[in-house]
Amino acid sequence: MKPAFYDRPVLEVSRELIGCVLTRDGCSGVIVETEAYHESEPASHAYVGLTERNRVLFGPPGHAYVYRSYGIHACVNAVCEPAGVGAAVLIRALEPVEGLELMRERRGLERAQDLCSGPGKLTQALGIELVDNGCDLARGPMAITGRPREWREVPIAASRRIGITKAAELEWRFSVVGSRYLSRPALSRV
DNA sequence: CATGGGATTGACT
DNA sequence: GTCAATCCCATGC
Repeated sequence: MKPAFYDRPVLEVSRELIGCVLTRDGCSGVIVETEAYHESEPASHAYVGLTERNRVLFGPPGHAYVYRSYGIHACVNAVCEPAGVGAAVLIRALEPVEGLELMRERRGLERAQDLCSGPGKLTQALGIELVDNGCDLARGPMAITGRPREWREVPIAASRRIGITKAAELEWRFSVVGSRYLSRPALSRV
């Protein structure tokens, strides 16, 4: 998707990335779960202001912000809003589409619903690492493309973000209602 | 330069 | 349900 798609309020982009396709090399999946983060709230890595770690968050929209979580996993975000504003959408789960055999190999697991059902799982399945930090999502090797026709009208739930302690009351998580590929089911409203 | 804390996962009780 | 693994980097001395 073009940079203009990401150059908007992060909550809009977070909702609209549901149903879009994340691809890296031969592996791809439909985005079924996202979370929005913004410099104005303390759960965001951008909250503390510009640092070496979060530099990409403040850069131009449409790029990937990849960070290491708990020393073990990589997580991938799409940077949003104008350059200078720290905001991004965390990609939390995919429904696998292409390259399932390679994903199974990387994950050491068989069931399709275990391959990309979490932010650290999907990066492992697609081979995303810290070297992908800052990559342009319009060009690849890692890219996000528009919604296939059958994903344009899926029902979307908003609920609380997962795994945070600060600003936990905000319902800034979006997920496909009833999807079997989520990191966790959505509890609250549609 | 030393320390501490995660936007998680998988194994185990 | 609990809990440890493990590394980058922000912060503070």
